[in-house]
Amino acid sequence: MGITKSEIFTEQQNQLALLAKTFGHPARVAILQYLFNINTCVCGDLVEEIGLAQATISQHLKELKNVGLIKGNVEGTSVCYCIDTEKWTEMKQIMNDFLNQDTSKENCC
Amino acid sequence: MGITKSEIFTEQQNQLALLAKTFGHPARVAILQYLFNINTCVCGDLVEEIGLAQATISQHLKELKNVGLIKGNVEGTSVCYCIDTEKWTEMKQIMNDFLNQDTSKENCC
DNA sequence: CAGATTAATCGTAATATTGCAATATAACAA
DNA sequence: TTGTTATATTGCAATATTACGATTAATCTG
Repeated sequence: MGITKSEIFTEQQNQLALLAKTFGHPARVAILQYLFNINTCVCGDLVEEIGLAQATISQHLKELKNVGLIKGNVEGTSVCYCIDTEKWTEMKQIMNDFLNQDTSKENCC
Repeated sequence: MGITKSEIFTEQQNQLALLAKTFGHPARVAILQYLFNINTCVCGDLVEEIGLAQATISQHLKELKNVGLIKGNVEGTSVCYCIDTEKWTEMKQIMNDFLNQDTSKENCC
């Protein structure tokens, strides 16, 4: 099918999965890391920096924008992208709640 | 294409993406949460707990096992699954390194 | 105005993912 | 052994994702 049965899961589970899926591609990881490392905001040097076609990068940027992790500012012919720090913090909270589950319990295996 | 160009990314980026992708489906999130909440280990009640077919659950469990986040112990006819706490801690470190990037820098947007 | 530059969108191809029914396998119980 | 139970695997069908060339839209430059 390829279609996820979102109805049977909680809103929280779906949201977490959606955020995680965003990091589930190395190109998007690379884009985010680049945006963090570069002080000034970035436009299309991402195409050079990462080795993917312009259309592909644009698509990944769109996905990142869709979940709200980055913002884009039009500046003349180019677009200036940067991390949405507020959203990033919010996302971090959600991820941490999941990651920091108690691992101290007794296990059978 | 549907194929990811892993060659052009660092090992670290690929590894992070792979781990994140594992959380990128609500069923796998639900399975992990269930394994954390239940004190004793779990076999096939996951099929009842989550509302997916047995074959589908089995597939998701396989993926979780592949990345090493869970272990399975055969106990008679049933299999006892549980979190691999060591691997979980290792994964948490990788995720945190990524999530805790410095958001205090000046942004243009 | 006519290029030139930059990024988004469209269309398409190839591959991946999700889900399930059906079947296979393995271990127990009688 | 035969039947039962629990899980894995196989083989699809439907949809999603990734990637790119070509085109479009928008803005700048001369």
